[in-house]
Amino acid sequence: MGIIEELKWRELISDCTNLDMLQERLCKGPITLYCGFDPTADTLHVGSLIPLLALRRFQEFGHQPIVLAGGATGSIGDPSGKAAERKLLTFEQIQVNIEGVNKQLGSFMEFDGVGNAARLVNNSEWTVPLSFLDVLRDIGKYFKVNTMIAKESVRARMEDREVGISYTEFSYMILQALDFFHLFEKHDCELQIGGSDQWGNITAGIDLIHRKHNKKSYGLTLPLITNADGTKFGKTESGAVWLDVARTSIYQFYQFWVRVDDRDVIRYLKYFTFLPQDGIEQLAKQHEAEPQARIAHKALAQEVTKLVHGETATAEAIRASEILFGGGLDGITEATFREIACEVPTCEFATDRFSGEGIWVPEILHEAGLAQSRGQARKDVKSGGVYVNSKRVDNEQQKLNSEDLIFNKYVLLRRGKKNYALVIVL
RNA sequence: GGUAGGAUACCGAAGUGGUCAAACGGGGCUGACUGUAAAUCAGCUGGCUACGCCUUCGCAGGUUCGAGUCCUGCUCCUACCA
Repeated sequence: MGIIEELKWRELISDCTNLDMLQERLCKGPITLYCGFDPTADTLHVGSLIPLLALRRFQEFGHQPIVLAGGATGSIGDPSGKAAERKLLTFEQIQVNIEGVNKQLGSFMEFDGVGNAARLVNNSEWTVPLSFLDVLRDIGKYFKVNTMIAKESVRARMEDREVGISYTEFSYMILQALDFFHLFEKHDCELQIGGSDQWGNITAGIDLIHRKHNKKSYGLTLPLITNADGTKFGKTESGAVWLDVARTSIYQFYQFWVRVDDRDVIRYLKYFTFLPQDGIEQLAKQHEAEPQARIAHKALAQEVTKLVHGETATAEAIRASEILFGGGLDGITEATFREIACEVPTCEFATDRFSGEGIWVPEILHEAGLAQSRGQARKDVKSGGVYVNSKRVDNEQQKLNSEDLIFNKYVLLRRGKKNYALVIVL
């Protein structure tokens, strides 16, 4: 089985400039391919995993991936899929973002020790030296405005006369085309992959290569991930799910996958893991037989968390999940508490706040970040959605004092079914 | 540049002198049922230890016992005209 069949059964092919010809080309030998990632934030999010893992899939089939950090493109802003003009990032911010993102980009592929080692490049390298006149004379001539305005990303914005599109964002596709062209010339890169919203940008590069060199190159797009309930993939109540542990803890990351909709879980196993076909089919059967065991969900969560955060950290996240969702706190050891403390959001309180009468439950809930306001916390208590140390709070007047501390030091708060916070008393 | 209309809570959208913390819908939160899923049903959805008080209806002033509602100026949008 080749890479194309692999991607096909995983349902990872959205569109291809010419699948048959690409297939033929791949039969002849390894190909060099690239995918770009614009540093719009200092960390990637779960959505970036699809193209990133696709690069790795190619590498596992012997092809050579180039990961491109979009220092230049990121400073312009891609209009694709964006309803409105975006604020430009400062160069300082882009630098910070690139440093953060590079670390992550570098951890998904083999960069040395193999014949088809991956490469990490930054498009600032060849874009910054260009002058405006260079671009207009050497590249601009190959782009017809007629074609450019027909691209979906531009057309959508032109049709919306309220927002419009700036010349800056309009030019984005030229920069991305230039990237592909450059990598084609310098590294024999013949294939660009990306999300399906990148189709227009990818074909712009292919056209440029064809016009300047009369040579063939390929584009392959990956599907946009959608949740079965129609909501946007990769979002939780507290926002996007990031790859950086400072923004999304490993426990939260693991939990995100455990809570995936039943209807999505098998699809996501194909999208986000390297489990083989028979392994996933096996999980599908188990899931169908006893969905309440959520074997597929746990496999998904474990695999993806391992991929992103490593084996040890994953084991800890699983352990914390088992403790928090496995029943009461009876017989729990202090060491276990310390384990949870690393995973769940924690909050430190001074010991004197628990002296005397103690601290009002809605107050501690609010300060621990589990409720937007004390009023909200009161409502949650009133409706029976608040637990202290795994016991439901039935009185909104309840206070916590030193007797409620576990090991003289901890209070485990819970709001709703699955939101925990650990209070550590110092 | 001229004329007409608009700006309301997370979003959409009612309200045109008191009964307005503001209808309704979406979203969100909590509960019941469950399986940390979905669907369904119920409650909540500005803040405050709260039958009350405080802050909110584009911004700044004013009229009035009383303003989301009336007046003045400003900002930003929309439509038609040029």
